[in-house]
Amino acid sequence: MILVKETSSLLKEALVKIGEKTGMRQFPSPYLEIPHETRHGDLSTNVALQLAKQSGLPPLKIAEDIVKLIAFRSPVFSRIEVAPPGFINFFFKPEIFYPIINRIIREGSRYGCSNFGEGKRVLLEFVSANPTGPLTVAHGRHAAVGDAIARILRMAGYTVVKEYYYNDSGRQMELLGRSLYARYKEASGAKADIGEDGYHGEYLRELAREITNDEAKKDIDFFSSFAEKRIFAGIKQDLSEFRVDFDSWIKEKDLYESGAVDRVIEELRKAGEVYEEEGALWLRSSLFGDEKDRVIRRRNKEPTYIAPDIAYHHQKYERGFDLLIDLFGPDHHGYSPRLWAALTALGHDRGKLKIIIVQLVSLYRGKEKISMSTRKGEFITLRQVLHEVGGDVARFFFLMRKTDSHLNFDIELAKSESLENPVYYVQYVHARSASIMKVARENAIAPGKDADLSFLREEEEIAIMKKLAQFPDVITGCAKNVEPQPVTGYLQDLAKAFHNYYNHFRVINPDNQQLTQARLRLVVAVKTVIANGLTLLGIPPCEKM
RNA sequence: GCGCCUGUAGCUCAGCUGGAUAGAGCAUCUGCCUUCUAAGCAGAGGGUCCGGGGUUCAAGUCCCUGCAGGCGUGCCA
Repeated sequence: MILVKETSSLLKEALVKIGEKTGMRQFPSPYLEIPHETRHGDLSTNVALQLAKQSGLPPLKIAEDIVKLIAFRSPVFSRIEVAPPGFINFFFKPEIFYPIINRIIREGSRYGCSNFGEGKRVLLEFVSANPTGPLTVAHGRHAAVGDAIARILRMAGYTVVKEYYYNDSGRQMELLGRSLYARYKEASGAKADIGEDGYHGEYLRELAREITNDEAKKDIDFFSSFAEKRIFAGIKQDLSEFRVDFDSWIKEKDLYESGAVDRVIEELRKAGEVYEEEGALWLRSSLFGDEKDRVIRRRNKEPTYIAPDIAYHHQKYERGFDLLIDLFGPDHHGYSPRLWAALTALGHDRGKLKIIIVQLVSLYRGKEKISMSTRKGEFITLRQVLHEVGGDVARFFFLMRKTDSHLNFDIELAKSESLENPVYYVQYVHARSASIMKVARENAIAPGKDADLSFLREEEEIAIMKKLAQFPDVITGCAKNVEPQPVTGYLQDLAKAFHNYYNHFRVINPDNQQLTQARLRLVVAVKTVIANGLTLLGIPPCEKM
């Protein structure tokens, strides 16, 4: 919200003066909040309540003293009132919100950008699904969240690299190859023996049909790499359909081949953070906040899966980023302490690595829950959902809940092109605005730069302007918490304010050119902010519905 | 057993460092289309914020405790 700083410094000055008079030395830094209710003003503070105890004065008296000190210091307030039990409520004059409209139109797609991140470099790793099967709906949420976070951080002044890390080696790939081989044999009549740990999904059956008899004479390695290539191509295609792209792809195999895994184990050994026991190599992770020590190299000398992961994150640190962000599934949340432990043991600052848990997605068709089991290979793929509900709607739904909250995704609701669907509600504002602009053009009216905005006096208009002014703060808030969800809520709020306005007032009014001009400016500003918000979520705004 | 998360309206969820009469959408009911897109708007009803203690001028929010649900706790990834 604009003018928070100004109000805050006025408040601080007043507090200092009061401190001189009463001998109070310490006061809480004045916290201003935007009240829920408009009758409590545009900004509100509770400092007087906080000061009451240490000063021994009644809070109302303190509040009144503060108000007396600042009431006439600034021309921006229409009034400042004291409300029991001791709140101070600030009301701004409507005209101070006018400049925001011109600013939005001037800045266009840059409105909302800030230097909050001070150009810090962020490495954001997400999705990172292994090429053992098609992307699931859960991966879809990771993709939507990761991509939105990247966009938000960039808007807030960070430099972001989006990275995808995948395991293309070892036991997992061998199992994949064996599973595919079993499916191939099955196609020629044999019984498929995939085993407990194998991959049971239908997709391998389909892949098996594409293998020629000639190729099948080859070994398991052939089947592994065939499956990997085909599945990974499918993953990339799904991501591109979802319009989520990555700047960088890291393969686990490379970490082995470059010696990075051995090197990092050696480093830990030199640092004295590992020990041998029962033939295995253990990391002293319990010294660094983990519940227990962890094996990083098995008795058979094979590294455990954490070893390449340590090497990978070690490299992330050495690549010189200011902040590392990992998006994990909930099944990995017990994994973060040991990763942090390993990195701390290597002398890295664990505070630089932020791990975000992206909670599970449950699919519904109306009331009916769709049961899924990745292990049995029964799941709805991301592709199926994209084809059924469309990428834009899916993105919005994936981002509607807080990242670390469980998400219920109702496919019926997502498909419905009705008032129940929040995506259309927001898009509708953009389309409506575009439509108004079109009619204005047809009537040869343009939203002139010199429009006199003081014609915007309706309560609804002021409310929209206040909402528009909040957008940059919403973005920095999201960046600070690394959480895209508030953007969806903001867009819905702004959309509501606009639809309400639209239904009560006519923008284009041939009898009043000046009013029309001013209102058109407001509409352009709303359209711009809706577009910027949707773009942050990776959803293209539409001109027409 | 230990650790983490969740519990707010019939349903799905917001609720920012503790603040004012706990909010929104959907669902239900009632109104609004000769006017820039009705995929819209306005209004109404609907609550033991899981229970119980505590801290505070003030608790959905913080502390303790109990209950319910989910997850984690591999020389699997």
